[in-house]
Amino acid sequence: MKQTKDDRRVERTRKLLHEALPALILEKGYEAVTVQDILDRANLGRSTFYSHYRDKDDLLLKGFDYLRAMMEKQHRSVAGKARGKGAGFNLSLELFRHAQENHRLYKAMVGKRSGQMIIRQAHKYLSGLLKEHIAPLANTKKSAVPVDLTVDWLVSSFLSVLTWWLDRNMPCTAEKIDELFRQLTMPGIQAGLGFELQ
Amino acid sequence: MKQTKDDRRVERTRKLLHEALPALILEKGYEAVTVQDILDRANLGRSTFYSHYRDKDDLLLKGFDYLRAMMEKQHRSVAGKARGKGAGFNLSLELFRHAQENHRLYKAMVGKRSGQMIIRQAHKYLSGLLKEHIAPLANTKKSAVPVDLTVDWLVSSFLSVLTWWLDRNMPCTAEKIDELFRQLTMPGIQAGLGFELQ
Amino acid sequence: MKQTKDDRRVERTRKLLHEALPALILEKGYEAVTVQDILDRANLGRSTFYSHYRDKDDLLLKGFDYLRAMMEKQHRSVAGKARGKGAGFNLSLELFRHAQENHRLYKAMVGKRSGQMIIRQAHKYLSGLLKEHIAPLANTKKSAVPVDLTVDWLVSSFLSVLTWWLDRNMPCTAEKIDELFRQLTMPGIQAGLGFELQ
Amino acid sequence: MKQTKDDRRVERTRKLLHEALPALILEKGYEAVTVQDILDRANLGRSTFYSHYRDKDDLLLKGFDYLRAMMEKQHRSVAGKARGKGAGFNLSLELFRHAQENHRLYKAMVGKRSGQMIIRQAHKYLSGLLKEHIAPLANTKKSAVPVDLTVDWLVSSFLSVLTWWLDRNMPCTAEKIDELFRQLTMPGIQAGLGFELQ
DNA sequence: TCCTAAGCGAGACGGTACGTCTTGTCTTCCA
DNA sequence: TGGAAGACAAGACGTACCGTCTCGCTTAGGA
Repeated sequence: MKQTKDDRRVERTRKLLHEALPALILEKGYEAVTVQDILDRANLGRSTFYSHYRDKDDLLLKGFDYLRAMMEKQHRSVAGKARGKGAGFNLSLELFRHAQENHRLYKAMVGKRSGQMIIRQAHKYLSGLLKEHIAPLANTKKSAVPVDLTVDWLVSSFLSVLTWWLDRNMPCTAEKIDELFRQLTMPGIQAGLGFELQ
Repeated sequence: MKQTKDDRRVERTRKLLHEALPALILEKGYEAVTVQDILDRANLGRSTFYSHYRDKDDLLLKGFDYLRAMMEKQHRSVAGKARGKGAGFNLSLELFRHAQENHRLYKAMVGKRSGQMIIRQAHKYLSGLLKEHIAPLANTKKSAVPVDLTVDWLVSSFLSVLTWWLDRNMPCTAEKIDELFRQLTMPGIQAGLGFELQ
Repeated sequence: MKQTKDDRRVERTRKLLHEALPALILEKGYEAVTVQDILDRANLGRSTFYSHYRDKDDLLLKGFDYLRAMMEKQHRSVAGKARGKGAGFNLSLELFRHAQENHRLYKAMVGKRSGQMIIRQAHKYLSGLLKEHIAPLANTKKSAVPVDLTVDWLVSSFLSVLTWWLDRNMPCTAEKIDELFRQLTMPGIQAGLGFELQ
Repeated sequence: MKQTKDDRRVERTRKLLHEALPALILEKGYEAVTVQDILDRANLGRSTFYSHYRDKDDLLLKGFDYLRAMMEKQHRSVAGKARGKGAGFNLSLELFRHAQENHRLYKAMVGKRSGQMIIRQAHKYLSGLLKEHIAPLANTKKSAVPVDLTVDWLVSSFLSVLTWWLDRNMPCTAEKIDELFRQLTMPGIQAGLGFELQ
């Protein structure tokens, strides 16, 4: 409740930056975007940028964190209702929905023009998330595929489907693409980990 | 038949460059490698590099082409024997084997420290290869998943598994990792495209 | 007599600044001193500084003015007694004495680590002072050297001797260094301007 | 005889830089000159500048060295003829003449708009030069003024007269200004060091 | 007692210049 | 005469200061 003084300005500045970057990524791809480009777009000074973020990557990652936080908030409410029977796997649908709602941001983040680093970050984040859900379910007796391989593969699969969907401007509903994703991966999961989901 | 003098020099120069790059990629990752690094490693002058390759990406891609050509040669001989009954899918095993034989190169190319661009290139190349094999097999009636999505997903899956395998220094045989790959993906392929393979 | 309220605070603030600058100049030289350094030393906020002085130079010059005012006050009382017969030239002794009493300040101002600007300012000030004294005394018939050249030279000579004295931590009394200064310059003055001083 | 390849280009580049700087100093003073200004004037790239000089100061100092070398070459030939009878003191005339011949350069170097650093450098250089000439001549018995003080003072005097002369666009001949300089300083030298020159 | 105006701290901000780094071009040398 | 060497232009990078600014906090007369 204390500082409302500069905090609002800081908030505004960060918002400007976080809006400028995705727009520019969509225009010319992440690598080609210059710090100066971002500054010009956001109408900010050079030092201002560097007082908030270490570099372009930092800004991107912080943007990803923001996305993640937003998504997790939604997830928690959903998870609350469906807890108990492997509900974590509806994570994919939630993610597709969230991507649809923020598709401009997602396209910049994971689309064709994104940077490798953000993909890696997303991969890491999703892997961590998934590991919690999958690990306890793995029937180690029948399990034929190493869990971490399965997780890596599943995450890559998800990102692949998501990218396909976004780069084609979401030609179907989130529910439909999630169904397709599950059609492709669920059988493999069952076969690989040796258990039945749901 | 004329110039054998310079031709040998050119050959030597290119060889030096193609040896220097992967080594450096493994050391510090593709992005971090500088043209100057390559030059220093190969003991060459700046203009020499640019007279042979447009840029760092070009050198990498040309290296990939080399790998591809090598692989295709092997593939043709194998394909010749197995033509006729979906043999194209043994492509994965061939690739795993080829990766094992040239694992240092492959690690630089598709491993954790690779560049995004080479992945894209590999993706594009494998997609093209796969499309030929899968498209005619798709049972369009029962097919529930768009073919290009399936292809994208399958290629991503393959690269994901390959990367996992390489980054862990090939903890199992090529046959075994191929089996795992097929365990994970084949069921999805059947379910998605609505047909039986093999 | 109205505002004693803020006036004391203002006075205190300026004092802090005028104490901080010379100390810092002696530590790292004028050029290297940052406004932020001054602020930290004086425990003041950025805006406070700029509400009192235009910039670092302004602060330095104001400090010089302070020195000058102090010196002039002393000078007036002395000049009062000796008025009439070229007494202005004892100015040098007064200055040496004043420098001795405030040697820390003077070292920062005109010593090795000073700024060019303050030297110029001092030069300008002393030139003006001297011109009044010398001009009427110049025997234009016999005068061989332009008066303004003589003045420039004399001031430079004085500053040179003063700097030498201060940078060596005043290895002799003010009277002695003044004697040396006069030994070096008086003969030239007589020869140049064609008149006898005192 | 070996490298004529790039050496000529390097020479040309340095020449461009050494021409650009003095011109800019005369226009807006040393401090105000930006590396970018120099680059624009010389039509060179940023990195080119920094591959030749560490910074602006370095360029200036190197320019001074060039001047010094040029002057010393002339000096040697003159000194050869006049060796023996305190000829070193004609150094001043030589310097005035040299300054006249290169007055644009000198104005930038020691004039009103010069930098403090170059003055210091010049002072140091001339002091060293002078010390050799004066020290052995000092009659230590009668000498009343410390030699190093005398030297400092004499150099300052010289620079002061030189600056006066240059800033007024050399209103008299080199011989005349040297005569004035000697009128002002010689008597002091004799009185101070207790010996007769010439 | 409350009010109000000023001095002040804190520090965000737009700018400008720096010195470093890397890229791709271009000119010259040399075999 | 074509390959090699390396000087160069171009321009982005992240850092360091600058001088401006907007805020709230404090504090001391005056109401």
